[in-house]
Amino acid sequence: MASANRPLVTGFPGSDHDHGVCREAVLARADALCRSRGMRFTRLRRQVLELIWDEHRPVKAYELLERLRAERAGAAPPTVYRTLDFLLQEGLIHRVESLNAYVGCGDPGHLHPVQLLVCRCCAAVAELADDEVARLLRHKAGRMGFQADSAVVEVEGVCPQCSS
Amino acid sequence: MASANRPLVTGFPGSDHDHGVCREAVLARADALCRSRGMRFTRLRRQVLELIWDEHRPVKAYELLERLRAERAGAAPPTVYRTLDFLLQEGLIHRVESLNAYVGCGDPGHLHPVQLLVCRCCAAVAELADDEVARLLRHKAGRMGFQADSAVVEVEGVCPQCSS
DNA sequence: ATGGTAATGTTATACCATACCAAATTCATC
DNA sequence: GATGAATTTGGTATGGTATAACATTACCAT
Ligand SMILES: [Zn+2]
Ligand SMILES: [Zn+2]
Ligand SMILES: [Zn+2]
Ligand SMILES: [Zn+2]
Repeated sequence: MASANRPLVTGFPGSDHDHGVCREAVLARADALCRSRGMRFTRLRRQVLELIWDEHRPVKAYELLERLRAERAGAAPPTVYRTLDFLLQEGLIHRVESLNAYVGCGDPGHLHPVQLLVCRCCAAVAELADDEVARLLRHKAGRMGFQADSAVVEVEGVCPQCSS
Repeated sequence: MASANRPLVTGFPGSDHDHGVCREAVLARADALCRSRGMRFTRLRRQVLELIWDEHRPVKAYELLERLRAERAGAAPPTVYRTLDFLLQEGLIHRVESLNAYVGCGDPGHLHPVQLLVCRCCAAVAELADDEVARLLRHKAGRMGFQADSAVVEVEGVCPQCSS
């Protein structure tokens, strides 16, 4: 079982990536995190997070809705969006602004700057979570008199799998 | 008249900012740029760019549509979106992903990385256009085997006016 | 004038997200 | 175990963002 203090998934999943294991680890961590914060990791929330991790790729809200309906007939847009809001709040997923989509966080529980690498071939996403980038951005913003709170950073390009 | 080789608007407009002058300068530059590239800076395209620069702030497409209808009764969503696409293509405006809005480029004609500083109080936007940030991001991405092409960088925080 | 290309008009529709109120579930307290 | 407050979920409606598809017009070169 994965340590609670180590990132679970970083970088692009290679050929050796066992996504079944990855998925279970991330769900177990989510459960533990919610418990420790006194939040409820309900059946619905688990179902949605499972669906998001089904493919290790960003998922759109309505795609999620469609798949959720297999398990929950009455699901409607608010069902999904409310749950996404919860998962975002708890840092279990990230929103990809440039795709209007949502992706599982590979390192939930650790506060980290979010910089996403989005492959324009296969749509795979990896997280940089780089403090140096965050610091530089904050510094440069500060030089313009701007007090930076947070940042949306999404790099578009080609992932290792697709470039080979 | 502004030189064609100098950025027109950088940073947040201060109290000394004469936006009438700013607006005219940016429109004249747009006209010259389109001419030099063999593109047509039509009446519609000028109208839309004027509307975008009316407030030196990001504008939403449907807000733009509403205002455009004062001058062009039959305007519909495609009228606006097509024109926005053109202006984006020519580098005359930038899209703000985190707001679903569009903002005039303060330095059209110079290819530059786009990093936007978005004030969460007054919604004012400034451009960093910082090569060092772009390089660092590209470098860090490269270390994960990712070949970076472009990036969406939007910093949220408080602008100088609002923090004082 | 004529024909080709680019731009705009027009209608319809797809896609993304939230407001609002009702019903059910959970949890602490009695 | 019953009671009531608070959270979560159900369900309907609507608002907001963006594009598809095709008709028409304006522009430009021959
Ligand atoms: Zn995985
Ligand atoms: Zn993360
Ligand atoms: Zn101005
Ligand atoms: Zn710019």
